[in-house]
Amino acid sequence: MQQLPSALVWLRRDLRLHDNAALYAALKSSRRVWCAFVFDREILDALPARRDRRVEFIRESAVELNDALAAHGSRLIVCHGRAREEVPRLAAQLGVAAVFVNHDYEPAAVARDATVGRALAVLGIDLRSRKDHVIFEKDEVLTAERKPYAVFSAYRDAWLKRLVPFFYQAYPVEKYLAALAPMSACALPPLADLGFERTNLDRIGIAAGARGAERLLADFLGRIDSYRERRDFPAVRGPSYLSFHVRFGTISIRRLVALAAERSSEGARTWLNELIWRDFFFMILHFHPRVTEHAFRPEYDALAYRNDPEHFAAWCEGRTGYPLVDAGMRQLDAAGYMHNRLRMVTASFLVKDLHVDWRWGERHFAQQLNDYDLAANNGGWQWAASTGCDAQPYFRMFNPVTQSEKFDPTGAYIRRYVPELARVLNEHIHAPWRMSEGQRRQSGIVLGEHYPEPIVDHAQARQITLELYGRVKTRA
DNA sequence: TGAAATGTTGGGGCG
DNA sequence: ACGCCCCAACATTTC
Repeated sequence: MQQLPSALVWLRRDLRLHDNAALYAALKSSRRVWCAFVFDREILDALPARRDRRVEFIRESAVELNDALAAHGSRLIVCHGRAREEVPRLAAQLGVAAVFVNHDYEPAAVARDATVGRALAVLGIDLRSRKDHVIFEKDEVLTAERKPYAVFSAYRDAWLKRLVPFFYQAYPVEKYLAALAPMSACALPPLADLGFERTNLDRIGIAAGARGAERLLADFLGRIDSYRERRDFPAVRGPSYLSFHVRFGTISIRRLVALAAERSSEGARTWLNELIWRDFFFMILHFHPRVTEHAFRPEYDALAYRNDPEHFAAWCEGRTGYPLVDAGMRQLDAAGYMHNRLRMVTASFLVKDLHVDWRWGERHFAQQLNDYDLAANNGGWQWAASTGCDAQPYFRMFNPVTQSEKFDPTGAYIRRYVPELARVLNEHIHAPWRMSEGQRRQSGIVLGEHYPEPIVDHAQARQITLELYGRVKTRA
């Protein structure tokens, strides 16, 4: 590799030193390497509120990164401004020969990186991008006809067939840290300077940074073999809870895939499958950036949604009268997280019971989810709305009561997030409106006062959905 | 990574 | 004893 005098690593959603592709490439090819992070006003200004767990998480992870770099005599350079301007400015100021980044597949990020690349080129500086966020990207897994897959299971088989340890080998960044540029202490902007306030991050037990990720991973490794049996029950500690960290790269995807692939249990296999879904949706977004605005299956852009703002507000605020749905939405509000089973149930409910455009729900999740990721969120919503790639058939509809009985049989999850139903018996907690007058008195519930009546009748809503989607289908 | 509607079967109550 | 009916339980089809 051609030796460069110096380079800058621009960290974005890869807030770690360990097994970081761009950092590794920079360290290996350059004599002096700086690391920087930009709090990008273009992104911050688009956030819905001045309290945002993600901003706080990023800042705390940056503090940890700064400490880790300090241990090697360097520091994290933290800028605050428009990334399009800050990065070229910083690169010029440092006089580096190249800027290293990891590929970001979101259309807006692709456009931003192209702008930065052009600005750098004018300065005679190279922008070099590496694959880091996924195992196989873009066109690395294609059908026999060299076309992108449109069906997940076929994609997964091809993905697994390609997978050899080479693809999840960690980049040995640690061996090359001597190339980090010496730096003296520099201040990280406080949250307030970024225009944000503290959130409940630590109160809900979320630890940022690589150390936070390691703690979750260690805990999950004790449970991974039973992931398959436990993952569907929101009251049970089944999932890894690593999504926040995966989103911001405080842990590397290769690390996780290595752990899953080299374990033979059904639990590990099932979990690996989820990681493959992630690659799948990044791939879809790469080939079909229009999905950010449109249904993957264009004919479904014609769906005549009802889009009742009252219904949408009730859904957002967890007062639909369907306890499991409300519990999910309130967990989202309280913690910025929702169990995956609930993401499917609440998404299905918004689209197929309330007949609200999936994009409304997608936007709400984007604003609320700590682990929000455009590719996965869009893919998940289009799957649930039956408008997507390899989506569930539109007549496959969740019954919010049946789902509740199956996956929260004792109502433990419901009671945690919908405390007004705490005293309702197990047999009624999934559908409290079916209680008799006496039973309502006994559980201290007046429907419509303490807890809402169901805002729609599921059986009726189901018929409407069949009619709504059927209309599209016959036209196509 | 559903659920509802419809069809089939077989055991038991009962005339 | 026998056939009829009811209806769970399970299977299949349909949305």
